[in-house]
Amino acid sequence: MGEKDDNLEPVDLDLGKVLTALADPHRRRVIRELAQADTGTERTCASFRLPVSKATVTHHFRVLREAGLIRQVDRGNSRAAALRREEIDTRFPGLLPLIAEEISP
Amino acid sequence: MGEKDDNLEPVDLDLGKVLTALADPHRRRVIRELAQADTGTERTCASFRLPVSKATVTHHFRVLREAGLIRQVDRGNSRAAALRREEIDTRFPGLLPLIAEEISP
DNA sequence: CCTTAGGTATGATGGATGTCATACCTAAGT
DNA sequence: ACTTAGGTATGACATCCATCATACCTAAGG
Repeated sequence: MGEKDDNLEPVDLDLGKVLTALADPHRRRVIRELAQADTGTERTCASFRLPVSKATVTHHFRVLREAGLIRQVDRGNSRAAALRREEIDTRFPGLLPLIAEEISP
Repeated sequence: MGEKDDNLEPVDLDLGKVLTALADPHRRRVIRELAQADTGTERTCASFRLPVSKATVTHHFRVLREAGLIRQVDRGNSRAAALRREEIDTRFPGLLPLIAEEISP
């Protein structure tokens, strides 16, 4: 249960993995922008314009996905990232507002 | 403003440092036990019985102190650690319950 | 005085992590 | 068909980090 990156139930979210994922400012920026956007918003990895190489962007999104914070849906050409808002809010209420309200560093 | 480990104002608490500090299970356990205890509780570092060497315990408590999560008051022989509950709750409301409710891993 | 307990300082070490360059793949546009 | 854009895979590299052993300090109790 819950090994396939996607299809994570709220109960599978691990606080350690989540906090580790959110310890990085780039990854926090991604989650912050998704949390501030409308629920269900899907964005490509590139749209965040992280100031790192493509390979590093892929790395960061993998960490976020494996922590259960985002879902990446294949869209042929690209992959859209969406916040797992419900699961996060269910398991860790109050976490997203904490990230969303950070003053962008 | 806020370089002297102690005397940190809530506004000085940095989310990145706080999340990094809480990413470690040993440090999370310390904060969890302090958060579950009565407000104002002071405990020695040794009383947490972390399964690591004394030097490593000192390291973990330094990280917690520099993140602004605890205050260490000198008591001659030993040093007592106390949660900076007010500052944390003011700056990051909802964070402590998140840590406190984790099922002890 | 000696011992013990709680902490710190320092240096070493192995593992995790953020980063990149390079090469490659796929789909869309021209 | 060629090019471009978004992503991934792999391997390398430097740095950070958790950990320890050792040595040292201070205060309390015998």
